[in-house]
Amino acid sequence: MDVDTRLLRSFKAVAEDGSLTRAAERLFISQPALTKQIRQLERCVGARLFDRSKAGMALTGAGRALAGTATAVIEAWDAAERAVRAAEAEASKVLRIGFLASAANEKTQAILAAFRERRPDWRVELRQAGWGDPTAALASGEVEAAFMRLPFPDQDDYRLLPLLTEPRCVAMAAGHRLAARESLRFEDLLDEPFVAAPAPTGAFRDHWVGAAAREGREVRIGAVTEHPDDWLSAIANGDGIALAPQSAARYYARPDVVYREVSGVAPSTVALAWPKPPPRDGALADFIAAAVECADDSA
Amino acid sequence: MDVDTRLLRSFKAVAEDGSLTRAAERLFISQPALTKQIRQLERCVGARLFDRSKAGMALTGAGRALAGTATAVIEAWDAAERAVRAAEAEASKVLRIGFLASAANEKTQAILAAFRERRPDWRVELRQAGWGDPTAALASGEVEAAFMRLPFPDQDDYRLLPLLTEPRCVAMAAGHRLAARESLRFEDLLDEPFVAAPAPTGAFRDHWVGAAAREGREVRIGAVTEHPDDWLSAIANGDGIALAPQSAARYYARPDVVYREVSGVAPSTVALAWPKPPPRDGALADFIAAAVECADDSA
DNA sequence: AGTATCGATAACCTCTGGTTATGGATGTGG
DNA sequence: CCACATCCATAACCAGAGGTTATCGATACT
Repeated sequence: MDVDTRLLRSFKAVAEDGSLTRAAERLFISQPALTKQIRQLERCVGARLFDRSKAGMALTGAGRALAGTATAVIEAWDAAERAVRAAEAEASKVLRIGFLASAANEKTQAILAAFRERRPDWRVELRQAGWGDPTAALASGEVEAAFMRLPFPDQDDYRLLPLLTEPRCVAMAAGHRLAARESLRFEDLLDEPFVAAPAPTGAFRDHWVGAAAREGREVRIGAVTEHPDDWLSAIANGDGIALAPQSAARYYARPDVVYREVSGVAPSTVALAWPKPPPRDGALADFIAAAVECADDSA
Repeated sequence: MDVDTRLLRSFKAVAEDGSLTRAAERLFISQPALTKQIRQLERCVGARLFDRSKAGMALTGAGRALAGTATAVIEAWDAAERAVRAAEAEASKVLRIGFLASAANEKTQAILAAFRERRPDWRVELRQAGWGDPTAALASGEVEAAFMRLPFPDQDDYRLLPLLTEPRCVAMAAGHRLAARESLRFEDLLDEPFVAAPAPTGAFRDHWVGAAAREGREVRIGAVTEHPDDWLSAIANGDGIALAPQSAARYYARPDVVYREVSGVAPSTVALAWPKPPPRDGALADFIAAAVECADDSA
C-alpha cells in the first residue's frame, strides 16, 4: 500500500509529543484533521498505532515499529529530492545558496567573486530563509548550501564551515531609555522584553535572547518575528530589544533603531552549511572551496 | 515537500517502459490520469523529469537522479510496513503465511503441525495469493512468509527454502482429443493453446507454459487466469490446456478436467520464501525451523 | 461539583484525482 | 503522398479525499 510522506511526518509529530491537540497546532492544522490523518495511516498499515486515552496518545507495539522506520523513509525521500534538485541545478548551471536573514554580509560578496572565478559560466541564486524553519530549504535541497548563524536546529546533520565571528550588540528603539548610553552590560538588559525568533527554533532562539548569559533567568518575550523587516519594526515599535550581530548596524540601519555595544554576551559565528553526504565534484565543491579561501582563520 | 509513494511507483513505471500509454495500462489507470500524476510529481520536485516526444518519454538529468533514488524510498516504506505488520502479528500471536494457488499441498499440514509444537499459543493464518502479482503480499508484509513455486518474479529479493520437487503433468478438458492417451510427450502439446498466468509475471508464466522446452517456439495463449477456479474453468471450457504440478490432480480434481503424465518438462519446486532481512527471533524463525525439518532432502 | 482538557464526531466545502472524449503532432505503410 | 496509427496533452465532468468549524462525551484536576 502507499502513503504520503506527510502522513509519516504527522505521525512522527504525534508520536513525539504524545498529543493530537499539541501536534496539530505544531503542524498548523486543526485537531480533527490530524485525527483523520492518523486514522488513515492506521487503516493504511492495517494496525492501531496509538492507544488513545484521555491523557493523550501512546504508541502501541506497531506504532513503535513504525516510529523506528518512518524516519528512514522520510530521509530517503529528502535525499531523493536533493538528488533531483542537484541534477537540475547542474543542468542549468545554477547554484542555489540560502542565507539566514542577517547572515549575509561582507563575506558574501568575496565568496561569490571567488566562485565566479572558478565557474564563470555559472549563476548563483541567493534565497533568503525566514527564522521560522531555517533548515527546511537545506533539508529538501531547495538550496544546496546556506549561510547560517550558529547554533541552529539540527545543526549536527550538516557539514559546517565557520566563516567569521563577530561581537554581538543590542538593537533597540531610538527612543528607548537605554539608547542614550553608549555601551551597556548584558545584566542591564535581563528584565527587558526581547524580540525573539519562533519558539520551535530552540537553541537558535535561546542564543539570540542570550540564554547562556542569563543563568536560568527567564526571558520576557515582547514579540516573535520571522523576518528582518518584522523584526526591525517590532524593535522600532518598542515591543522589545534584541541582540544582533555587529554587522546588522550596517546592513539594517534605520533611523528609528539604534545599535549599542553590549558586554557579557558571546560573539556570533557565521558558517556555511551543506548536507552531509558531501558533493563529489559538482559546483558546490567549488563554492565550498571559495568559501574556505575567504574564511577568517579565527572563526 | 511531500510525495505519495504511488507517484514514485508510477514514475518508475513510466521511466521503465518510456511510454505513458503503456505504463498507464500496466498500472490499471487511464493515460490522462498518469499524465497528471507525472506533472504533479514534476511540480513537487520542481524540475522536469521527462523529455516528451512523439516517440515517448525520455528521462532528463533530473529524472535520472530520481530514478536512482526513488527505489530506495519505496523500499524504505515497504520495510517500514513490514516492521509494523510484524509487530502487529507478534502482539496478537498470529503468523500470516501466504500460499500461491496450488503451492499448498501435503507438506503444508506437516509444517503447520511442527510449528504448533513450537508455539502452541500461536495461530497461523493462511492467505491465498493470486497469480497476478504473487509477491505483493510478501513485499508489503501482508504475510510474513509464503509458499511459492519457483521461479517467481523478483525471486532473488527473498530468502528461499526449497521444500519439495514434483513432476509436472498436463491438465486438459475431459473431452479433449488428447485426453484419451494415458501419457504424452511435451512435443505433442507445442501447438495447443495454453491457459496461462498474466503476462507481467514473466519467468513464472514462462515456466508454466514450458518455455524452456520450446526452444523458442511461440506459445499460443488460449486464456489468462489469476486464480485456480478460473484456471480450472478455462481448462474445462476448452480454452486451452495447462501444465500443472502432479499434486494438482489430488487437490484440484474435477470431473470435467483430467490430468495426464507428460514427459520432457522439468519438474516443479515448492519453496518457502520470506523477506531478506531474516527474522531475529520471532515466530517466523520457528516457522522456518519447522519448514526445514519437513523439507525433502532432495528438493 | 465545576471546569478544563483531550480525542471523536458531524456537517460542510473545496480541490484533488480519477474518468471519457477529443485534439494536434509525428512517424509509417500502401 | 495521403491515410492512418500512435502518442501525449487538454477539456469537461464527477466522486471522494481532506480540510475547516462547532459540538460532544469522558476523564482528571481544583
